Amino acid sequence: MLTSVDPDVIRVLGDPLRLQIVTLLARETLCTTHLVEETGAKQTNLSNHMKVLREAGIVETEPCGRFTYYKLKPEVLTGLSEQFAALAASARTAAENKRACP
Amino acid sequence: MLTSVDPDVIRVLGDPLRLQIVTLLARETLCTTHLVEETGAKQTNLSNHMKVLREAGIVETEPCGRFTYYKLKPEVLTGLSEQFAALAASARTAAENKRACP
DNA sequence: CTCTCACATCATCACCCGCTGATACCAGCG
DNA sequence: CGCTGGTATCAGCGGGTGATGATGTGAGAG
Repeated sequence: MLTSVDPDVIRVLGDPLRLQIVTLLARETLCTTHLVEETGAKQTNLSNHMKVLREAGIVETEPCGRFTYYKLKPEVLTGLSEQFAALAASARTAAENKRACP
Repeated sequence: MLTSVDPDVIRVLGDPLRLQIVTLLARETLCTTHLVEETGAKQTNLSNHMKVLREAGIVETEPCGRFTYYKLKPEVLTGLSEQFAALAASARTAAENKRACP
């Protein structure tokens, strides 16, 4: 299908807290404790969101002793970027493709 | 802040129906009747989503007699693409920036 | 071994949000 | 003018989802 963005990833990123998490993880690899400090959310809430992000394939987990580190999968973000770029390119030429009034 | 994606736009695009609308509008400029045919949703439902998309600055309206045409604003999609690209670039170098266990 | 800490899972609740039906509005056409 | 068709707005309902508390698990420290 032409220039269709994956709805699941977008929906997952649509949550403000999850987007904040992704933004934080784009800067450095962090574990749950750090994320609790940075976001101010409860640990159990964070764990829920991390599960969602994990199942969406946006982050990877890396156990380190008692801690669990999370890091982003850059290829997902790259894919999103390309899909939006394709949409934008298509949209630029779509202005003239005006379907006739029925 | 560094490489922060606009949460509002993402949240708006997080809805599957709205994402479908955006995908359709990326191909051609359409009016509400066309969107009703394409998506199968009710007219009032579509109108609600179009209002959301309009207020988020993602689409523009262009009245044409009794019809209302919607077209995408490509710069919004371009901005998204760039922001995700920046996030991805940052994420690629973030793997080594591992904050120490507390 | 036991205790503590980091993290995950489960169950529950409340609230937001998308869907729907009714209705109002506006533009063309007779 | 009134009538018809296209579109927007409004009120209300119901389900999905994010937040919270209690609890389970597993790894290290003592």
